[in-house]
Amino acid sequence: MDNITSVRQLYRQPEPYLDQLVTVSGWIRTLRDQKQFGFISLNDGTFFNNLQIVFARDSLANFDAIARLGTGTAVVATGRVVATPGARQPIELQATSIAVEGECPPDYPLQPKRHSPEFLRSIAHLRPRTNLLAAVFRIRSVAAFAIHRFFNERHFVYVHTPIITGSDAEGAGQMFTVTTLDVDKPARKPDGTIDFERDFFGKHTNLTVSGQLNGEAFALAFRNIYTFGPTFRAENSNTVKHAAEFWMIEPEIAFADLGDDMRLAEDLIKAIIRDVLSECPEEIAFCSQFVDKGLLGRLEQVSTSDFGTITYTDAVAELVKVKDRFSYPVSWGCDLQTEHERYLTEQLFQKPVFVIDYPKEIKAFYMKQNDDGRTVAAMDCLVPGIGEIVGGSQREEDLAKLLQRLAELDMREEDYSWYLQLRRYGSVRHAGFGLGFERLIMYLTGVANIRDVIPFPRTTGSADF
RNA sequence: UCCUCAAUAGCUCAGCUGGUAGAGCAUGCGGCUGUUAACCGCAGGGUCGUAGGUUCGAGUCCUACUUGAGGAGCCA
Repeated sequence: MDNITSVRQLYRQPEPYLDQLVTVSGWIRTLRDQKQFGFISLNDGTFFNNLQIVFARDSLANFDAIARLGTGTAVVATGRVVATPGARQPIELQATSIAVEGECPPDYPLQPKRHSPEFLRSIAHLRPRTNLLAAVFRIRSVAAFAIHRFFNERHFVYVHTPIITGSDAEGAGQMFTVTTLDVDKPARKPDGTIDFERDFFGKHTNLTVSGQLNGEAFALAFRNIYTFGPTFRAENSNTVKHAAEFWMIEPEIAFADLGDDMRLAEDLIKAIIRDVLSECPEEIAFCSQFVDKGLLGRLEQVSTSDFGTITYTDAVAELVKVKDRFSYPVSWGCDLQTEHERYLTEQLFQKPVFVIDYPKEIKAFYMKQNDDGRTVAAMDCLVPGIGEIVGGSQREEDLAKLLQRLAELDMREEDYSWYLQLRRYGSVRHAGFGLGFERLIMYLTGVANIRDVIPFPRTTGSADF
């Protein structure tokens, strides 16, 4: 492979290659032939744009064989790199030899035309060869690396929290059971219930719905940590922004309050956007042209402007002013509906906005109780087009208050014994949030359906490929 | 889980108040000295999602089911 030149190199730094012989390898996206010459648009996987290969009858022995090739064929081509100023592409390769490495028969499903996202989902193994999915998945990769770089530069410790969890009381929706019991004839107790003591782990276990509680343990040792891994929800939800398997980023910071948490979330999102804009200009340009016309302008604006902040109480007051435009009523104490969130971020602020200090009744038990006795130090970051992209809070570090909250919610203390110990031994104020990685990718690309930003999506009733 | 809509050629779709199917692209063949989702000509390709029902006759109307999509709830 040493003698293969990548299309990325040719586009990014063409000068050393001009008028030189190089060899490239890739897949034919389109082939157009005429009597004496033809053109191949070659994608080699390293770069979004295709390399145009020109081949002529008088300089290519196998001209007729090459001219018959179809979309999808894998070829290795050698030729001279030529600058083509004024043409639609800056350079092209004038081939001296083209060899077929892998044939592609005429029933190849991908055509040089626009396919529906539904059809492409049915051929998830081939769809990364399309412009849209190629853009989405390179952006996904670059964004993931940007996240690691952001935290690494700030000396956060990257923690691998468990995928299989023994606590079935995290309270974030339906969970998938993990078991080696015979599902036809599971071991049962005398009372007829399933005997999980005879299961692999000696207890009932699930796939994780959040790494947060484990993350808190590490934050109280390393101060600043983050997790970045898969998460599973068995909710039977069928929407454009829910999947059964998705990835989540969960930082946790110690000696920090809600304001520190919000600044971290804002800095993180801006850093990701900056990295993607600078490393994936071709992909963003494509998405901005074919997926969402306003994408590029919005990303540039968000990466340079400050996010808004509004308390839940003030937000409800604003929503009540325009309540006639909503189909769900608004009042203090209710959870904000999607339409409410979108009004706040798209109409009122017209940029990302943090909504903070929610009523404690609609938020999780571990959130820091504010002095007013009725709200908690929680924050949701809402972005135009998507809605909630980040949800976080300062955590309750006071053992007595946490115990009291568990009792109010009728939760069992013994299920949280190790978590409660974190408050007994050197407890400090701390905070964190969860960032849904797929929703971030949707925001970065303008793609409307979560199934099109996950390579092989798992959703209700669908786990193909 | 609830509500709504859809299913016709490999893909994207048209097919009116019921009278047994069309286009573009793709594919195959031919043409074209610079194309770029190329263009021009010809050709092949469909038991209209499945199962029932109404009718002389169903792609079209009715029922059920399957699959997909959109919205809601839940959330990331």
